[in-house]
Amino acid sequence: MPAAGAKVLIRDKILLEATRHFAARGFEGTTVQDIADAVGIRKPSLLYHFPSKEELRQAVLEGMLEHWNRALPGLLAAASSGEGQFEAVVGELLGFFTADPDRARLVVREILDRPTEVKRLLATAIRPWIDVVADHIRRGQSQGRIRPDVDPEAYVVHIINLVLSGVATHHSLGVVSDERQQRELIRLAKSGLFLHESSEPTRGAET
Amino acid sequence: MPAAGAKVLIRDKILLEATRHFAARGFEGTTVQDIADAVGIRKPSLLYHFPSKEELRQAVLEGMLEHWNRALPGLLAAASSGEGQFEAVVGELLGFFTADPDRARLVVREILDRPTEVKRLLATAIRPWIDVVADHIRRGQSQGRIRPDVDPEAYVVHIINLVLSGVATHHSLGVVSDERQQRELIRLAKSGLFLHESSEPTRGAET
DNA sequence: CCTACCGATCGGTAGG
DNA sequence: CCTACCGATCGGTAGG
Repeated sequence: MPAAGAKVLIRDKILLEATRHFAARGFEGTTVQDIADAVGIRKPSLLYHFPSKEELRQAVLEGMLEHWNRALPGLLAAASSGEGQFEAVVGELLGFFTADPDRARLVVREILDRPTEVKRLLATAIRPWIDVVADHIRRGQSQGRIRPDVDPEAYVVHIINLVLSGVATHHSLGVVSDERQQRELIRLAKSGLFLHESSEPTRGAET
Repeated sequence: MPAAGAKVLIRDKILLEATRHFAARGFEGTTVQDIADAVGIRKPSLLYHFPSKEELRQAVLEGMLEHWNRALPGLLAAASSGEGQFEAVVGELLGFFTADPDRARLVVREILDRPTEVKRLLATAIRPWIDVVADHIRRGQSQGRIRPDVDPEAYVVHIINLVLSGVATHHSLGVVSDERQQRELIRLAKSGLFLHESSEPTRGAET
């Protein structure tokens, strides 16, 4: 095997183990030694690939941000239809984080550990997408498909929170099965958004 | 300053500052020195009151658990009526954590940092209360007041999650105001639970 | 509640 | 990618 490609592999292995450890024990609760041990190299060798613990954190987070910068535009632009799009976006969100719950735990930890940095990142990189979804909701409201009492921005934040924190804490709680929890999440999100409902025609709910 | 009552006061001040720091930076991210500095004493003096950092963590958590062991029985037993009780329990939950968001952040961190311990605690101390609420929901379902498709246990877990994580992360996100976020949370929780819809006037109508 | 101090471990560097 | 090693800081103790 050519030695040229090996460097990339070890870098990825470091990122993988760093994600695992940061997610499970937090950035402060993880030592560079822990990660080096998990990778199977010495501490100074790890610090050759990532010159500081802080830069390792950044690299781990950038990997996740990259995913969403790629996935979100397509998801939100393509569909454009109400309920189908809703399923697609929430499904993608749930799928991404349940595929590796460490991602959700990492994001929740980052929100708690570095509020100011997250706030800045959110304002520039995530807020625009929240607004796009909120506008979709407002359009649905004027068309009578979506409950008029929904607060679009607040609703979107709650759903993201529900998915993120739900996945992050699920295994620590173990009250109900993954499947029941996810099914109920989608039911809750839908019943709080759409007006029509399968068996309940809402007539004269409001004056 | 009277010396007699001072010992109790300093203990409480240590607990207060420990809560603040553990909530903001995590247990591993906080040093005993940090807390001692905030209190205004030396590190060994703090360690006289709480013989180890670990015992300080336990004391902080016990204070919170005590509150709920006192409050929950009354809340759940007294009311017994559907929607009124729902408002009371969710209101108490929201009120307790919004009164001091550090509490919410502390609990979320504990769930992430110590999954096994939390699981044990949940099974013995919290699970019974979830079951009580779930049974209330099932009774409401058989009476036709509550949506038949609600998964009681999963629903309760989601609502707790929504309150806890919502409060814990709110100031780090700053997307919408506290008030809008809380109002939408209650709307979302209600619309996902009850069949009839609004028996009370919706104040502050927009449009 | 303090000063003085401990061994262990932290993130990181030198130098090959 | 390694061995050897650094100053700083960690939680905690001794002893008053």
